[in-house]
Amino acid sequence: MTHWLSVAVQTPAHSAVAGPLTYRSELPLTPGTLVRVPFGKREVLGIVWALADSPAPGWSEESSRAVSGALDGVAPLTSAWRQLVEFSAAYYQRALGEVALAALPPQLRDLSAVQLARRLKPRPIKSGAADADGPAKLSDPLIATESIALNDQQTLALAEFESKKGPFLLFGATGSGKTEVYLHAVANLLARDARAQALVMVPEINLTPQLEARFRSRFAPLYGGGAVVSLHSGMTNPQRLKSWLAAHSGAARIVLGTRMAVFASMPALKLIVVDEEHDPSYKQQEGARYSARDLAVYRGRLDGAKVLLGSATPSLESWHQSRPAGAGDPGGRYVRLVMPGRIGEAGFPKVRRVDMNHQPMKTVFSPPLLDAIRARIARGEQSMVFLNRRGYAPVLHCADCGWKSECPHCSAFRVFHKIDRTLRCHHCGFTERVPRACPACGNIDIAPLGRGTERLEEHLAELLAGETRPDGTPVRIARIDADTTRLKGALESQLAQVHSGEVDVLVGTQMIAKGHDFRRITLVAAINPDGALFSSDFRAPERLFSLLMQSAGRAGRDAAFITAGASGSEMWIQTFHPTHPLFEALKQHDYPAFAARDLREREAAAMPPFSFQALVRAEARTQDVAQGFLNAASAAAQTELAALPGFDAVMPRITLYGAVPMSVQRVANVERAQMLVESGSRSALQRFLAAWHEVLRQTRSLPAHKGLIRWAVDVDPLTI
DNA sequence: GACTCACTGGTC
DNA sequence: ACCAGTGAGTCC
Repeated sequence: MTHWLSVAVQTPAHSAVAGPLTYRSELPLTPGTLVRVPFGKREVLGIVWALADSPAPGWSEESSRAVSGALDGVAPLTSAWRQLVEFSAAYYQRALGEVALAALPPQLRDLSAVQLARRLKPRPIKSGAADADGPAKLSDPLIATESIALNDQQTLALAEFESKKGPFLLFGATGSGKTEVYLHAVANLLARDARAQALVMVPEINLTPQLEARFRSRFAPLYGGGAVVSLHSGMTNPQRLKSWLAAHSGAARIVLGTRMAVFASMPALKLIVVDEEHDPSYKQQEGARYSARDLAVYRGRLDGAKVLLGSATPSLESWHQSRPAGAGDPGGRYVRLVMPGRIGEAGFPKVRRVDMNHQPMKTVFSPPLLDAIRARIARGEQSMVFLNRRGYAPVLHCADCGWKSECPHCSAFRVFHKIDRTLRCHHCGFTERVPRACPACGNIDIAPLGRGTERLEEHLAELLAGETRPDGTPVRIARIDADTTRLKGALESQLAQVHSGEVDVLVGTQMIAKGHDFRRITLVAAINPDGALFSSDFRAPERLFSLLMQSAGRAGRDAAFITAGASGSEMWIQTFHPTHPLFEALKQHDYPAFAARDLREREAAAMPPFSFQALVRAEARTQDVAQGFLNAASAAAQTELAALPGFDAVMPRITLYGAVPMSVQRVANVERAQMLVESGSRSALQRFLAAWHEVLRQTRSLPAHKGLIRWAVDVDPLTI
């Protein structure tokens, strides 16, 4: 008997085949089944999305093509998983098939049914080799099976978590023991329900190894080594497939991963933890631009899983959403759990502001900060200095003719990297040797302008030359940024050097402020954080506050390393605006004060979370074509959509701004423009975007916009 | 989005 | 003759 199946395959939303395609099948395959189908001249992976009654409109029984085969051995994806994908595709304005196929491990796309069957077979264990997946031995001294007893605030937070439905926002200071609460929540769930699975997400790949170690040591002894798996883009394709299959089959009880893990197939999902929920890394920045944190909350509802977001500096969206009810305000949808205190005796570091208005012109390290660093070197303590700019200098400049090291392909300067004497474009990757003389006028006196971490390290080495450690050996300075950690394993080995005390002063970008626990550091300094105070990006202060709080949290986590007679750990801020409220709030370690003030400003300016935004971006060879397309699509929206049923209520709630060049308007010789769409109503914005999609497609096909390379929508953008 | 194919201009 | 690069068209 012939059956008709609606199958999702990887096709983009702006093509003619945006939705699922209809295929013939001799077997009645259930929705969610993975299949291989002929697609043009290729055979591709597809997912049976629904049963259909007949061929697609305009297609006959003969012209339709038949499913090549099903990937039996892999259970069909659940209805909840398909609903999550469907929602994501609709909400973020992408094709269903694109989101669905991108959510699967890449290797699943390449393998034939036979190859997959081979992968699914349990492989023989090599004799002599350790069985990495078997239950760990309880006698293993490295494995601590006992869970750590919770303190009062952790116990209270966990009790409220267990007794309510959520979603929850766990607001806990750095060092308040959030991870231990996650571990207990997972342990309770797994003990209570023999099938239940938990998903734990972290923002960055760098943070997965230590998290995995912690979860593995706690849960492998109880549930076996295979019970904990990771999912992130740093894994090889075979590793990813293996983890994915373990999660999909239910064998893995705990999945740890980055944002992509939000789409992991977990048939018995009962708990989702999103650690550092404020982190911008949760927002995908290409393809389907989803927010894994927001999808986690939605997925919790679909799967009947509890959702626990955690942060010391929550996103203002989540903070606002967890506000308690007040006069005339029903309150937010999230339950706020608060853990204000820090574990241990160390306490919070003292925040010290240096008024740079009172320092000599062009001071990089103010004398009081230098003295404080010197004192720590003398005591054998570590300091950490960070600057949000890598390389030696952001620009090379000719004082004679005014030439600057512009990238020939982008509207940006190439950064001077002294170590290999190159000029590198951080946008397109274009790299050249540093010219001996000015390429424009031949002047040999070309000089670096501004400074990055590389130059900061060099400068600091000069300033601290001659300083000695307590044992009389010279001071040691190290740098950690994307340039020094390019090689695999480099970050780990550099962190290990810091941990073992081989480094006295650590220089780096914000990557050193995230997550890594430097127990011996008693001084953290932000060299030049002012840029974010008056940025055109309304989220810049939020990011700065979070970064500074996290950095402060790096200092003095272990009181044992604060030597006798020392003043305790300190966070130093060099600023021209020492009385800025952001720094006042930081000094008091008062996130709620910062959040209240920033939320008031956002509300007054009708910005998120009090309004909802989307961006349409367009790329073309010329700025005119890119902007022309956007403005034409905007005009068409006003005329065409207003006539749609129900849109008389939608259109007045939508604000369409004019097309503008993006902040870096040209990258790799492609001009980029964008247009902002805003609404006070999320559903109005959603309805508008869904309908506008077709208008954008039609506008694109007009001869006037022939030069357009591509366009895409970014819903809930992080930067505009 | 991934792929094919036709066409381009450059080089040996 | 042989390519890399590119733009247009196709995909139930």
